[in-house]
Amino acid sequence: MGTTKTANYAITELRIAGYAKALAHPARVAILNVLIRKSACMCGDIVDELPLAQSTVSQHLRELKVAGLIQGSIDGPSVCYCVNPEAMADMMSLFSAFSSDSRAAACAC
Amino acid sequence: MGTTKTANYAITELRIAGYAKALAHPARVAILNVLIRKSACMCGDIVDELPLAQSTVSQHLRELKVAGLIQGSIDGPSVCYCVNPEAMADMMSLFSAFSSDSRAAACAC
DNA sequence: AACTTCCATCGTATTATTACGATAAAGCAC
DNA sequence: GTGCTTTATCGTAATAATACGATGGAAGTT
Repeated sequence: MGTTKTANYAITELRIAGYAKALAHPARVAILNVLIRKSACMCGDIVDELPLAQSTVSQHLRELKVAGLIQGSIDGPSVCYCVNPEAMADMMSLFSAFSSDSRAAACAC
Repeated sequence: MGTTKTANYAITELRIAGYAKALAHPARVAILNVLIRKSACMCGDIVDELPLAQSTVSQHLRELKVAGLIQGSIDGPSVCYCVNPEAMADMMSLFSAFSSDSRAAACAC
């Protein structure tokens, strides 16, 4: 027990949950904020701005990359990370459809 | 180790992460979908629609309630749950500000 | 009162997440 | 080649999350 059975949920629900999980830790939100503020930057720059070890930041970067929200391109010895606007737009599209549905749902209690 | 130090992050980052965590499990997204579709319903109705035990659904409902996304009012022996439109709007406001910032962040790689 | 229904909470087991140090791999400088 | 920098990955430890059955409490029914 303790395992989530993904087969039992709708694809849209899984996609929303997947994006949300990527944002579900303040460190990852902070990483995205740094990338947005600086347009792009290397892993080391993020490590300097966050109170986390380099390996931990790298781990968070990987999760954001798996979710598709960022992409990294190799630049010599370092890696240049930047946000993926298409994925952000896709995420927001899912979220706003979800939210707008809720606006019509008046409480019947 | 393994504990997130919330003091190290901005309030907005913590709020975004908090809302995102509430949506980070497909079961909770599914629960919100049921509440939206039916406008409101009792805990038992949700249990019938999801492949989860009653105690597990109740646990997810509590997390959604802590995040503020739903509210429950006691109706005799049962509890009527419905979405909280204000919290949904607040969440979307945070998310869209975040996303619109990312649109301007062109990759410099 | 006795019984049923509905839900929350407790206890527990399993898995996932978070974090760090240490190490490895890849590229540049010399 | 040796060394230096940068990042990813491994191993590990601690905490959090997920799920279930069992129990308890509140409200209604008989």
